[in-house]
Amino acid sequence: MTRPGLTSDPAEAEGLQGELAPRVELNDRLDPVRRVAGADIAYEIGGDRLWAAVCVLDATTLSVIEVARFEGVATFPYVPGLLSFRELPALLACFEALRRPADLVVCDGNGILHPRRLGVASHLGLLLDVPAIGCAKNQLLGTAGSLGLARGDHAPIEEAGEHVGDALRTQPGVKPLYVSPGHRVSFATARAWVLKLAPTYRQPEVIREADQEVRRMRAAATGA
DNA sequence: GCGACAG
DNA sequence: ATCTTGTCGC
Repeated sequence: MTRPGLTSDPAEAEGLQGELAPRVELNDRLDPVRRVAGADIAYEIGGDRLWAAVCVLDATTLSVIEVARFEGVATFPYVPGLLSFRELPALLACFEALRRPADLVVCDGNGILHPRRLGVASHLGLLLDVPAIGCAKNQLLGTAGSLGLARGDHAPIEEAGEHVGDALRTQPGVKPLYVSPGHRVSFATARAWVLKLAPTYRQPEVIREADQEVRRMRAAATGA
């Protein structure tokens, strides 16, 4: 009943992450990027329904090319460190509905900036064998060096003596984003793409589009 | 033991 | 994640 690389049993999740994490690739292995996808999910307030969307943008114009949607129910609880088990079933359904695959995926969450180096972006990238980047709004763990206030300034985030991601300022004087490689992407490439995808706002356009889409879906299904 | 903890 | 839009302030 469960896809390979996933489990609906929280007790098995950590062990699975331990098996998958060694397969994550931190070197650049991507084709020319034309289609960049952003994925996000919105949850029902007093229930377990959820709405997921993947928005594919033209990497050059940042205009929306395709959108895939999925409406379902949350079957896994939110546990820090196990987010991918809660969100991947819905996100994978969206990616399978795309007419053409994305060349690069940006997830709302972390890549290897994770206790077992397998955040949602790494887990997704591995299961779909697609280049992926983790882009979180809050720092899950580690210690970040100080960074300047200019757009593009960044500082490494380390944990247990390892470089696991970077704090990246996408807009002057605004709180940084926490970027980390998901799969098949290096630290520098991950930062470069997030910066390129966020020319105007703090968050990359692909994530903003996906976020707006899932909110519209929830509003339409709920009301208000 | 205590606190922290992506979305 | 979610309650919530415009508004006050640097």
